[in-house]
Amino acid sequence: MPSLKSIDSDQRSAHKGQQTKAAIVEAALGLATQIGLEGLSIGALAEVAGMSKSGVFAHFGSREELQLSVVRAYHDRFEAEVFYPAIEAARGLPRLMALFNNWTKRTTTEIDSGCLYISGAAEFDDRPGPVRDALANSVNTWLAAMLRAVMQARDEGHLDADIDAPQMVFEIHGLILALHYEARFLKTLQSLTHTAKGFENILKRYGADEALLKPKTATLKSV
Amino acid sequence: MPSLKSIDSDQRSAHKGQQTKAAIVEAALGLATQIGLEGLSIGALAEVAGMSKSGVFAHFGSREELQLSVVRAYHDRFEAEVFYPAIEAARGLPRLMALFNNWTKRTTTEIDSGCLYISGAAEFDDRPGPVRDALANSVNTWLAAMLRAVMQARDEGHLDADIDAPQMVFEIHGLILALHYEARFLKTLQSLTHTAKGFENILKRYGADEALLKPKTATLKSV
DNA sequence: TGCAAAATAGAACGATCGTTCTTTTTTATC
DNA sequence: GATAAAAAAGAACGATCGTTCTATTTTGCA
Repeated sequence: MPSLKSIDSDQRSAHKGQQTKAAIVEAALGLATQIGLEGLSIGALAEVAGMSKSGVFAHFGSREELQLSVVRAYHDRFEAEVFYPAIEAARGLPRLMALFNNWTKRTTTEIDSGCLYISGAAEFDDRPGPVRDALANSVNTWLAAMLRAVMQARDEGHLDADIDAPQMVFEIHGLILALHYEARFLKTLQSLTHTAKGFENILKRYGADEALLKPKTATLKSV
Repeated sequence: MPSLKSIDSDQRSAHKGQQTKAAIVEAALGLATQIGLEGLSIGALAEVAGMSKSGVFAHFGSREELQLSVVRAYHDRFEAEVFYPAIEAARGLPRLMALFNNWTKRTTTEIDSGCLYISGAAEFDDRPGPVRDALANSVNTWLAAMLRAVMQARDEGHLDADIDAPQMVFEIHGLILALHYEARFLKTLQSLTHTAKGFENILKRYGADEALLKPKTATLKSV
């Protein structure tokens, strides 16, 4: 019973193969965030997807291509969940705060599911190849976006004029990494509070407007 | 030609088995820091150690016991390299700075070799068992030592009296994690500078004595 | 120096891995 | 509805995994 093309769920007017491939990648993403990109096996994935090993394999041609698909999917999801919503916040400090809040929120969610950028970094530390490159590119893209946000906040006069922007991004990145590490691995309960307080400390140190710092919902649109 | 017992290299008056076991653990530590505890295979280890698979295996009885031995060895080394040398620095801010400097120094070295506490955390995130417990215990022990150092620095009047000590440790931990991540995975060159500057920022924010902050070599003994 | 014990080697096991090949089923189009 | 193409399944491969068993070598002590 072929319904109207337009109400296809994910892949508009796609052939069957592309639809199931999308479903497989979805399942693979779930597995990879839990047990890592290296732990992701085609056999286990096939079982989760309710398919045969060779059926899954045929969509990618190699395990590496499967891993790359997962990284790309994670990139897209991260962008959609963290980056784009924050762009609607006003340029400058509000947007920077929105980016950080979304990042924190996502990381908090990932306390259960795991973060591919962190587990992937540990796995592909010194394992050169396309997967490592894809991971590093994604992370660098994101960190560059954060850097831009910081510089814009500075240019808008929301932060001190003489700040070291990369330094600030580095410190913010550290907060997120500590949140993930202590909350997910050590199960430390105060991690989220520490992260929020840490960000507040950083903002103050870099001269954030006290006025703009207060409102909890800084994500209000105001082009 | 059995020499004097006292000059045995590692294991004093040990039987052959214990010596070779120590050598195997040494090799395993090298492998595990590079490719992770999960990537550590007995076959690869045997090849590195110049032994047979079963010969290596017999010393541990299971792969898990091998992993535990590696974690214990890493713990000891970390303690010897980071913790104990810093204890010789004067209680308070000097000791805290020494601890951080040693930690940074070790992490910098590990840009090539990898840090077991970080890769291990990613691997054993949600994989309960003795290996995870051993890792978490070691890390918690170390973070507790840092916390003690912070509180002592506060009590000595080197930091503000009303500081949130766990919060400060969290922020410091974040710096180390960011250093490892950005230097080892992203190959960012300024990471070490960012870490040092970040620590300076934290110290200032928590009210560190400007006087005690200057000297580069704060590790001078002074019971 | 001889001898029991400890240490190491060697071979083989079942399982799982990624991958290839062939066969069957399902899909899309005329 | 027939037909060619696309998708999925099934079986098998060589390799490696952790582990077990037995045989061989090496060690420490009388």
